[in-house]
Amino acid sequence: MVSSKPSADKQPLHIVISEQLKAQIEAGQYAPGERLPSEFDLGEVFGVSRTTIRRAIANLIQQGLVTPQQGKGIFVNDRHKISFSMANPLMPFDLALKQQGYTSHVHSLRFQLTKAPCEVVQKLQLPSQDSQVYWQEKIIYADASPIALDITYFPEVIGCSLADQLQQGFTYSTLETNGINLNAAEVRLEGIPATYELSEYLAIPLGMPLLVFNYLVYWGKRSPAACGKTLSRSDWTCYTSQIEIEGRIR
Amino acid sequence: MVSSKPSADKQPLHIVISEQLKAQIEAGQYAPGERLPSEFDLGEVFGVSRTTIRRAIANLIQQGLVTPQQGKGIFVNDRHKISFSMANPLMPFDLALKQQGYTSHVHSLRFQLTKAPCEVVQKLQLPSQDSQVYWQEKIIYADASPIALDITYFPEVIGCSLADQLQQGFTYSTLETNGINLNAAEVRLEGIPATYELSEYLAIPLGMPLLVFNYLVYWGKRSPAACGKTLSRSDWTCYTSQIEIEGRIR
DNA sequence: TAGTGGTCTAGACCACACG
DNA sequence: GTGTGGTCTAGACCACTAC
Repeated sequence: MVSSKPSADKQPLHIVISEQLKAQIEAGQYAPGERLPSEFDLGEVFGVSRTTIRRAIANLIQQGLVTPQQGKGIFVNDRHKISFSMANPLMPFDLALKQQGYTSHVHSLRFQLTKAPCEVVQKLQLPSQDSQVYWQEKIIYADASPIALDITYFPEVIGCSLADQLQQGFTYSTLETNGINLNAAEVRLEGIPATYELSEYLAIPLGMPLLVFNYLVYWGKRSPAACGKTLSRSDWTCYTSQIEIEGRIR
Repeated sequence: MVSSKPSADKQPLHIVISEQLKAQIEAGQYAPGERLPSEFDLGEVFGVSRTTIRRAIANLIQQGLVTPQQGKGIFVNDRHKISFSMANPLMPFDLALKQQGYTSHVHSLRFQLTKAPCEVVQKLQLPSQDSQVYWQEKIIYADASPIALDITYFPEVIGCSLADQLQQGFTYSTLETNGINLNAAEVRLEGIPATYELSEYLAIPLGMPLLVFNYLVYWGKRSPAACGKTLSRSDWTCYTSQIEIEGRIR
């Protein structure tokens, strides 16, 4: 039976149960990596049907607290957090990962010449609507976990001359080692829930929060070097910045 | 019956159905604000049980595409996006909202003197572990929608002297108009899924992505003026920044 | 083979909105 | 009252894991 606090009156059962399990997890009653009792057992403990238990578990999954593994059980998640600097937003991803004790590699999903989408035409200051750009999509791994999907568009000259290196390594590092010294950027950070497609790429449940780091980076005398976005698992990543303000805030 | 594409073989029914509905929504077949057919009707259309339809609908809710309203139906969401500048991260929230055509107000949930949590002691450079701080929690509205929960800690002197104004208005504006000119900040942006408690405050489903803007702001000669965090609905908000890099990126 | 989570069904009852 | 979504049940079958 559910231990019914007087205050838990109007809450649905699945919420009462998931909040109770959540409290137990946060109290360390179930340690990270540990297995929860099976759905059947939890059903008996709380005196509800398996469907209701599954609904409660779904709440925990959505909050990023546990991960189910078919045939094995439901496990409490570890906590990671890799921080990327926005004060220097062009800090190479691989360098930031290494500095924080992770091995890293990328898996290229796509690298091809294509007609530039219209917002890319504008951002990269391309001469015509029909201009071609290199379109790259790649998965970024920290240790063995996929933590981000990066989508980048390169001007044709850059993409063509660095094709091999860009497919195998990290974008910023490759550009820098080839004399393309990035010196400015416009960025935007937002959050989105994972679509089904993204959830497959990043091995997370549908709807899990992702951080979207939109970027447009320049080199030399304000020449666009690349634009795109990095969609990263928000349970693994964060962005930091220090700011000094000149004069008064308006 | 589900129209079974040959490629949709191994997908669960609820995914096939939610992806199909998603495509229809994105194609404009169901416009923003429009109502979807009832769960019962959708069940008949796709030839599945109501439970499976509800699972498919849950997928759409988690992706922020629709909102259910008890007794009325399931409605396609509108799209908003309010951007806040990180280049000037201390831009008053209310000013940013007004500039983008929204009316705004705050609802104070809590404003009280309390023993400072230990990370607040450190951030505000308080003299002792037992120091007191003002602890404020408030909801920020854009038009009539709650879009953010702000949690702020103030040093005792600031909180005490500005108690009335801080409870009624926006933090940064109040500080500025009282001669506390903010001139530096350390910030961190991350993303989290809404807990049950947060989902209640912000009127969103459990698990929806929130942007967490952690801040520590200074005034005068590096005196901490406040620290805390703003948890905002990621479907309504984003943060932008322009950056110039001196010298080479390391 | 036994135990686990994943999917799906059929049906019940409740709470809320609207006419 | 009728129709809507919200909750919950009991039970079936499948896929995967481990022994």
